Amino acid sequence: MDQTERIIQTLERAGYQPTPSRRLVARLVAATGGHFTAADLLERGRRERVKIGRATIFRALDLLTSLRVVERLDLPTGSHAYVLCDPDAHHHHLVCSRCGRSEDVTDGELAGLVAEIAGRSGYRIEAHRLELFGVCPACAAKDPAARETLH
Amino acid sequence: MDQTERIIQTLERAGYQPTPSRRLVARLVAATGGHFTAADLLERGRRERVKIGRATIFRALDLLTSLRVVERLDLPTGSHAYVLCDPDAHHHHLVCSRCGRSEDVTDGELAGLVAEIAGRSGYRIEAHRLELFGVCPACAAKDPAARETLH
DNA sequence: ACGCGGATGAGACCTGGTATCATCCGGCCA
DNA sequence: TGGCCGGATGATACCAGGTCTCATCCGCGT
Repeated sequence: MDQTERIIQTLERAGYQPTPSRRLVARLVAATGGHFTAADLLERGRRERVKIGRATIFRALDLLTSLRVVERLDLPTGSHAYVLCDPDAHHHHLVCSRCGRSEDVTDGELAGLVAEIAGRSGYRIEAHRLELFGVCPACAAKDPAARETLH
Repeated sequence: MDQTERIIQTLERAGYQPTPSRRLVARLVAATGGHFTAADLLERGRRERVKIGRATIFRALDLLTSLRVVERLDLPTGSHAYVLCDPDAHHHHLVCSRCGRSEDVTDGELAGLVAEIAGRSGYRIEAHRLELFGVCPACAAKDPAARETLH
């Protein structure tokens, strides 16, 4: 199934109208391999000569974020980006710092580790976020130098 | 040893002058229990009737960040904050979402998990960040309602 | 006394995001 | 068929965090 359609179906199932703007955003989001910013979407939309407002993009992204279809990422540079991801499973993100591609990684044993930290610290932990940054196999192959750089 | 002095010594050891502005920032940073923003520092500085520019605060924070005396945190709200922390050990942050207090947590078994993810994904992982949010024991004691909130 | 480089503060600027507001559109009811 | 209503939209103003520029300042070595 097409990613775009999947996004739109998620919207509809949640009771939101699949308006043209939202369809456009869904399409733009689905068309990106990695992470993107609201400004990216705006620019690409404009390039296709489609009229869409900045606010509408942010509104659509908010909606998709609340449905967990996209998530907001904090890049090591301190700036924000969005990524398309799987709404159904708790997961974290592995982001290629060269090409921006992002993959979901399942939580795995992290849950146990979080529980242990909770026990040790006395905190009741409500949320955790793990973000991983590195070089994806494709980029490592293309750029041998990247393969050698040790953190 | 006083935290303020420790920060200043770290600056000096790295070859930076302990100027009055930097001393002020060190003092303000050391005086906060939890996380803070540049604007917080500015306001507190101004309240003490000390003349300090916004840019200078950011410059000092950049410096301290590069020395790992403070780190930048991405709160779940999407906004940024800084925390004072231990420059000597790789660690992550556990932040109380009620009072903002923050504690360093050592990496523990996370390194193993990261290595496993690297193996599975084929990525060469350069950096990772784990952030934990919850309610600290003190806040949980003060506010029984918080104790019950699940996840 | 002089000159120099680093540090400073003011303020312009940029960027990501939000709030406001008038307009628009589609569905529904008469 | 016309009219209303609520949600969605786009323009725009606004805000916060952060950066850049630039003139000034200060401490230091000569």
